[in-house]
Amino acid sequence: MGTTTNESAIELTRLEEESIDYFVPFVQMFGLPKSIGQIYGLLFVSPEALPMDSIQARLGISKGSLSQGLSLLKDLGAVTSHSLEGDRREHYRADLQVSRITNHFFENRLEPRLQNGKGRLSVMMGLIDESLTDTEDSTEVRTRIVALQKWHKRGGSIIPMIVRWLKR
Amino acid sequence: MGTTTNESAIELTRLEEESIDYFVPFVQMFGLPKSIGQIYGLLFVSPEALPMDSIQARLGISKGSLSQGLSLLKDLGAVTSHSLEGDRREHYRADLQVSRITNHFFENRLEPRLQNGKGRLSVMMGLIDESLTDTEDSTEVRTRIVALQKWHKRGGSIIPMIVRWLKR
DNA sequence: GGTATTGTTCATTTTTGATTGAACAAACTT
DNA sequence: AAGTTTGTTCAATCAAAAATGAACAATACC
Repeated sequence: MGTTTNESAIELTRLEEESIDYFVPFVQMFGLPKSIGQIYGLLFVSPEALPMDSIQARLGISKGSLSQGLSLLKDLGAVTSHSLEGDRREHYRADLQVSRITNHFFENRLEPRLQNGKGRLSVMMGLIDESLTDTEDSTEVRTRIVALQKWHKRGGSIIPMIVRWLKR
Repeated sequence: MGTTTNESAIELTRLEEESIDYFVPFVQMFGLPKSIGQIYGLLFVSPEALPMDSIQARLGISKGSLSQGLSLLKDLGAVTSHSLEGDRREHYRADLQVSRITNHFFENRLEPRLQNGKGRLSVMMGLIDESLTDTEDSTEVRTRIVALQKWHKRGGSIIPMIVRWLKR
C-alpha cells in the first residue's frame, strides 16, 4: 500500500491512489509539500474539474491546506479554475503540462540562488585580489575560486536548456 | 551580514564567510543540511587540510554534526582525508569538483524516484486498460497518462546529460 | 596496563516547515 | 437584510529534519 491511506477520506479509486503516489514524491523532489502532490495527483486523473469540497472529501486534508495548495498550483499554471453554470463553486482541473511544476523549481528556487551566488563569487575574487601578499597559498585559493566561477557559469547556462527540454 | 555569524566560534576571515554563504544555500538547493554547506565552504577556501577540532572551532558547530557531515562529504567524494606525519588527527581537504555534490542529488535523489514513478505509470496504464467501459472520460484519462509517460521518459533521459555536463 | 586523544553513535533537544481549523470576508439566495 | 454557501487567512499545533552533546569505541602514547 502507498502513502495515500486516510481514515477520514472518501475511498479513492486505485487509479487515483497510484496517481497520488506518483505525484507526491515527484513534487517533494522539487521541494514542494506533500499536499501539493496529493491535490495535483487527484486532479490529474479526474476527467472532470472538481470543486474544493469534493477534493477535500477525497483526500481528507484541511480546507486551509487545500485552499493554499490550489492557489499555489494556480500560480504555477499547473491547475486552472473554471466556473460552471448553475454551481457557485469554482472547479479545478489539472493542466497536463507537468513542466509547470518543475519550472517553478528551476526558475524560482535555483535561478535566484545562482544569481546570489554569482555576486558572492565576485566578492571572493575581489578579496583574494586585494590581499597584497601573493603567497603560494593565496594562489592556490585563487585557482579554486576561478574554477568555481567557471563551474558556476556552466551550471547557470544549463538551466534554460533543461527548462526548454522539459516544456513540450 | 550573512548567515555565518556564531558567538562561540573563532572569527572567520571575510573570504571564509563569503565561501560559506555561497555554499550553504547551494547545498540546500540540493536538499542537504546547512552544516554540510558550512563545512564544505570553509574547506573550499582553506589552502591546507584542516583537522576536525579546528573546523569545529571555526564554525562553532557540534562534534556530532561535524563528524556526520564530514563522513557524508567523504562518501560523496567532495572531501578527502589525509593523515599527516606527527599528528594523530585526520585532516580534511575539499575536492574542488563541486559536481560531487550535485551528482549525489541527481543520482540518489532523482534517479530512484524516477524509477519508482516508472513502475507506477505502468500500473496506471494497466488500470485504465482493464477498465472495460470505454467512455469518453476514460479515453481522456488515458491520453493524460500517455502524455505523462512520454514526459517522464523525457525527464529521465535528461538526467545523465545534466550529470555529464556538470562533471568536468 | 593505564591514561590521553581522536572520532563515532545515537537518544534527546531544537529548529524548521507543513497542516490544521477557527475566525473572517465575500458573494450569492431568498 | 438576514442567512447560507464558498473560499481565504493566519495563529496555533503537529511532524519531520537537523543539531547537540554525552556516552561510547578505538587508537596512540607513556
